[in-house]
Amino acid sequence: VCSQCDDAELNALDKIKYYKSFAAGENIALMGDEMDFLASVVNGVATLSQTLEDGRTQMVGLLLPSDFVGRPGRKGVIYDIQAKTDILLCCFRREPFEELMVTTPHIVQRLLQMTLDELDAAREWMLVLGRKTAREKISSFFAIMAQRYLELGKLSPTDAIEFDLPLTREGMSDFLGLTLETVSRQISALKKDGVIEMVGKRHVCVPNLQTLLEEAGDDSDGGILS
Amino acid sequence: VCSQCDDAELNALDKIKYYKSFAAGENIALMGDEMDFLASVVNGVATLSQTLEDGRTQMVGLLLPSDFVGRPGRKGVIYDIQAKTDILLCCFRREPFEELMVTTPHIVQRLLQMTLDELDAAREWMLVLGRKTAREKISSFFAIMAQRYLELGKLSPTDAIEFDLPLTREGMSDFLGLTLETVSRQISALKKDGVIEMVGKRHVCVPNLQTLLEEAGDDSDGGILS
DNA sequence: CCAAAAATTTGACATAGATCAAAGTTTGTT
DNA sequence: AACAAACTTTGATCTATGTCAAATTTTTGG
Repeated sequence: VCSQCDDAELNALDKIKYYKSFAAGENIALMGDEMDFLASVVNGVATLSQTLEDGRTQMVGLLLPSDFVGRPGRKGVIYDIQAKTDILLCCFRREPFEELMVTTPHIVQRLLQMTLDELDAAREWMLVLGRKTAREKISSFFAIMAQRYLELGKLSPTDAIEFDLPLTREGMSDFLGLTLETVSRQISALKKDGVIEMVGKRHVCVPNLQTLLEEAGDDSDGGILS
Repeated sequence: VCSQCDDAELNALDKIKYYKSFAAGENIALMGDEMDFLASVVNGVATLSQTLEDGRTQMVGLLLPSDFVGRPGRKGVIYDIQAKTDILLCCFRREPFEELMVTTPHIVQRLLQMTLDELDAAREWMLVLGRKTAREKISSFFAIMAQRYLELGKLSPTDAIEFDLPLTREGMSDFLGLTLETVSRQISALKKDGVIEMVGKRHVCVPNLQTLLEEAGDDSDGGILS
């Protein structure tokens, strides 16, 4: 949130911030709650999701380190927000933060950037949900994770990429609009075909990112780089 | 875009704006193009969509009057933008607009609001794509249109609502992640069940919004009002 | 006003992924 | 270490929606 701020601005933010942690599985907020803070994910993973009356649920946001939590200008929470791993949030009290937004254009500019990026990610995700096959969906999810870890980490794109899945099979099924059984079957199939290797149930190794991207249907030559 | 601006700011915007119109079916920009303007839809309807290599396409944005077109800070277009009806855009030259964004916090604040609203809409749409049945998808689309016309128009929520569909059956199928045949069948079914009435192929009448919302699975009592 | 093109509807059939069920496997607790 | 709970895998079957095809209907251009 604060990557564009100068010293004085950082100082103002420091004054209204505090840290809060949640255990894996804990709800950070539920639909209908009022949230009196806004936050940034320091480490760990959380999700936003929506549920229909009969229990069908769709994840609509995956919050990784540096992502923003909460909507400025609206206290009411309209998604369930749940910690999927132990997570640490850097929270800002809502009132003073919203005042800062009026006086500190840098913060608003940065939030706009971040929100536009999220919107692009949501649109990419819509393509996955609406038009991809189960195999492509799983591949897309792994590709998203791999690329996200590539950024945050320090690997070159030609290396094999390894990471831990932050979601259970059920979590992935909620992300991708599938059942957990289909997720499991497609992971087995990708493993059998050598697209991925698994160490245990949660650790993934992608020997060749290009191959994975092709499985994701994302493009022959790299796709959305943004 | 400019609803929060004062006179001086409106004046500055006026200086860099011009109008541009496109005919139904015309492409406003294609993926990979550079767009040297940003714009606001004055009237008409346009869509953002993504296409996989084999031709599967998913609509990821539906632009109605007052919606913003283009991404500040990035010339490169990453979606196909197409006029679905004759459309009139109020365009702002990119360079001076982006300068205004630095000097005029109101514009950035307003853009942030609009982008956050779009993100919420995209997330609602993700639930539709990932978890709803074909009948619920069609009902959801009609409900979105009905509510959108309810806002822009001046009807009370208990009246019957009428509107023209801005999309063909194929357009709706791209919106909803279905085939056009399934769209056609589900519309026939909703018609038979009295949830909607059709006058010709494009004009819809919703005698009871509540019934439609229930078909959409959106909620027994009104759902996301935002 | 007519012919061609575009859009829509409807039918018959195929299939990807859901559902139901049961057997492993891993993880956490006492 | 051992049991229970949670998670995962795999199999058998079912079904909603896709695919292919053909007949209407509507729109458009000459």
